[in-house]
Amino acid sequence: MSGHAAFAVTVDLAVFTIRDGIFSVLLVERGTEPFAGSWALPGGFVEADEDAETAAWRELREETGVERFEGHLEQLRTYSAPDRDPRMRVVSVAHVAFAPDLPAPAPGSDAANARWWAVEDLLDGGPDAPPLAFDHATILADARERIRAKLEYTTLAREFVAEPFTLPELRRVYAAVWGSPPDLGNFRRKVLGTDGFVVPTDTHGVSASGGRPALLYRRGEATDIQPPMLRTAGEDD
Amino acid sequence: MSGHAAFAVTVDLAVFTIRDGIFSVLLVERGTEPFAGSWALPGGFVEADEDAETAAWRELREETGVERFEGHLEQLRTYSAPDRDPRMRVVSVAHVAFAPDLPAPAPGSDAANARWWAVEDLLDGGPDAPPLAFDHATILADARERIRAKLEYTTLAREFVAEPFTLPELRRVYAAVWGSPPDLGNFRRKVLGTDGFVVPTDTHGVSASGGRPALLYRRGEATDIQPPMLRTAGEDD
DNA sequence: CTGCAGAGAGTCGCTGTGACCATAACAGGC
DNA sequence: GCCTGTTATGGTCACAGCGACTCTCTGCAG
Repeated sequence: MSGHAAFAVTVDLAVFTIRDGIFSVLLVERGTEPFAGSWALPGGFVEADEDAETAAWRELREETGVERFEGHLEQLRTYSAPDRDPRMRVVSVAHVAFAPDLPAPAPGSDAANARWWAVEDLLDGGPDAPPLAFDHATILADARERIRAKLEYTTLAREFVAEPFTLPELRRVYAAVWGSPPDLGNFRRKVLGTDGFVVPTDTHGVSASGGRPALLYRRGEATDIQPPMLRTAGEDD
Repeated sequence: MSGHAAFAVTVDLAVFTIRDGIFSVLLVERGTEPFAGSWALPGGFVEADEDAETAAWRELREETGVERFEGHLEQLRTYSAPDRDPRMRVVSVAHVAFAPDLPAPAPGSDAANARWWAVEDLLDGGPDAPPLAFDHATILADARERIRAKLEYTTLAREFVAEPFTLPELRRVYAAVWGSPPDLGNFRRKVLGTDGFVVPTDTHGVSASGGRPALLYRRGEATDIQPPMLRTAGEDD
């Protein structure tokens, strides 16, 4: 151990929500070089007295403008290729966050603009999808896979819906993230059969388009689904 | 983006192997402050021109003395508490590595000594188990849980045995990592029923203690086990 | 009151598993 | 050689969970 290199450490955030049934991620249009004008995941430098997760929560508040963020945030992985930022040696600790139906974001300090994008368009090459700055396309792909997998064996899907919610609403979360909805009956059986996934209320929602009103539920205490709920090939809705 | 803090970035390694049926991890006795004299996970600073994974491979070679490391290495997660190193602001990208029955290690440059320790003793408070430096007990606990989980749904257990290997040898990997062996017959059915987990050879091993010699296998191409092989409560062997 | 749409409840067959038991193939002692 | 202990291998059987359905219930629109 002689000398050692100095690094800048950043956090990058893949903030997901579901807007009108579409699995969406928050991007900011960069106002500064490098990659000025192109779109990127929100993020920023970790400050001297905070750890990565604290920095991620701070950036999340700053970029989304949401004071009390009622959702979930967890570390994804760290990206450290030497040339990933042309300015200097930057190591980024990527995080994944999600919450129910977040509002349109307020542009942050170094972001010229900010908006929600359909994840599928960005990753699977939608027509208007812009290329992402840095290695953010890789980060986004990893983040999507993390979430898809975690829906299988955890109760995390609950964090995408606001309380109280109906089972069909919860099913639409799975449909949006996985790309196709799980079977209606089997989904109900699995969710209701998993102790502590959801707890029923005694009130019903309202029928949006002329069907039977669904019962409302709240989040339960359980954190995993055992055995997991597997994604299947699945037909369209 | 005004000024930003400068960090040192390190990698820490939880290197696992199975020695005489015991799930073991490599620790080094620190020769320098801080924590001089106490035991820690091997690791070191990431250099200016390498990414974290490259640094991890380099440290692995340096610390174990193994030139061609025939095993697996993957990123675990990043630890970034501001006070985790009293000297300065250090962010550590922890990695997990494992390989079949590694030799006794050669002490590295800044390590006074190095040896294998039983993971269970270190984490569940064995009599001679030393406390670990920095936040390495947390890292080790996270690493063990990662490996325990990955044995369930991936074919990673193969990386703990040298080719060719027998099914009982492979089963002892699960026994060592999980703490109790999976049921003998069901284990065989699951492993042999998972296409590409192992491929049989036409030769048999030798009977160590007077039983029927087991058939030898090599690693197959499959990477996941679907559906997963679940850890059960399990009795002793 | 009739038709439609969506929620809710149940059925049937199949797959995979947990918990076993039986047999084959070796080593070593007599 | 023969017997015995030991370990690998190959089965069996009952049960839980799941995929793929069908049927019924409750709202709304005309």
